[in-house]
Amino acid sequence: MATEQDAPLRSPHVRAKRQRRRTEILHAALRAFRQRGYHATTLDDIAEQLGVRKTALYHYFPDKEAILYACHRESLTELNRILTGARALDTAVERLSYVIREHVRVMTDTLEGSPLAFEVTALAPDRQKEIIAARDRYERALRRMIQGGVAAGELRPTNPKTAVFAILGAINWIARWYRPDGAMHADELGAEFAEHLVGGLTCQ
Amino acid sequence: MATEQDAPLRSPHVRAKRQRRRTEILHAALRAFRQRGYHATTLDDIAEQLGVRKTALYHYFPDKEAILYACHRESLTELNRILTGARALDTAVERLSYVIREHVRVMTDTLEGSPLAFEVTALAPDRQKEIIAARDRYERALRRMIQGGVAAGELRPTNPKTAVFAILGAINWIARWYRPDGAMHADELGAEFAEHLVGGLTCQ
DNA sequence: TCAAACTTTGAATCACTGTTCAAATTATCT
DNA sequence: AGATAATTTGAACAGTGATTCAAAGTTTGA
Repeated sequence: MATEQDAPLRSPHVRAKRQRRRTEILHAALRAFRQRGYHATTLDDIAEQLGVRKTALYHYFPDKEAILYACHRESLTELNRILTGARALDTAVERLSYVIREHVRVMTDTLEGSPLAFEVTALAPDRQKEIIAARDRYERALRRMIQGGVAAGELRPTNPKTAVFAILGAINWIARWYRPDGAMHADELGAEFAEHLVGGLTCQ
Repeated sequence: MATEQDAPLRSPHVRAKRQRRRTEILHAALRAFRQRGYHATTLDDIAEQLGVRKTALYHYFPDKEAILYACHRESLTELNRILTGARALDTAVERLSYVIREHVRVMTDTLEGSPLAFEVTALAPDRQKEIIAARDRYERALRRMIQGGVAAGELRPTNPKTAVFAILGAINWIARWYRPDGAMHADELGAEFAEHLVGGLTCQ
């Protein structure tokens, strides 16, 4: 725990270097968690990707759970970025399609991980509450998009809750089968998902 | 291991009783695996649900992995049943809707578990191969349904692979949020999912 | 170049959990 | 009721993997 909030480090350069390393660890963890899940991933797995012993990780994170927590945080930041981008668009269909495309992209490119797909139950109660709350905010935002679209006559009346679960389920599941070297390219995937998942909501 | 293939048990009654107990264990495991995942679930967790010590489980299964394997098997049987039912229907839309409704029902009612959602990587290589092959057969069957629908002019041209991933993702994700005591009732859920997920495929 | 700060390491510890096994308990069947 | 089979138990074991820590190695900055 001491490593986290230590006295100010000497120089900005050193501080930046440390930050870079933290990010490297985070991404290695992201990748591993995505593939094998949190519990099946050992600290050795993560360390090995970085060519380092697992004890080195403790210089950057107090424990394994903290790494998972950081993964969640980083992912949720990404999702909020997406929401902000979506708000600039005009129609509900555009907004929803954008969110789906971008969320898929986050799953495949940026984070090589799955924002909402990580096991939240492995977190300590406080952190769990925080992450779940943030996740709920995201889900609520999507629901409101759908409700808005229905109100505007763009979408046919649907249960927004179910619709959002279906959309997020489809997206989160990507973590289970997507492999960067596979035949399916990320961009098309997002576009097709958007078409398919929004298509089921539009008025005939 | 000896417990599995033992000499014939004395009476049909005893045999049946043993089978019932096996099923009880299986369902307790299914429930636990669904909620916490395989690795986070301990044998104590499973045993506790049955009011028994974990060592009792070894009388029915040789080890933890065997329980997971049995879960997979049982689930896949259920999916095959669904496919058979679907084949009796006339149109691709009907068949797909049926599969989605029934698969959702399996997720919520029957098995209180998630056929394809269990970690397959925890299985030994042979078993893993077997389960993956069965899962692939199911996915291929769904893809063919979609392709048939496209060929018949019922569905608009789509990448069947992506579409099936989206559908199965939405369904499998149910395991992560669905709680039997929640507000959402299973039947409606299936119907809404079918409408939403098939709606995105139909011709306008 | 050298001392101080930073990073990584190897060895040791600790807790957890899957597994074994012999003994105790309970159910079955005549 | 009593012999036998079936089931459950508690205690012990073993392996894994997270965590601690002091020491070694490396980088930084004057």
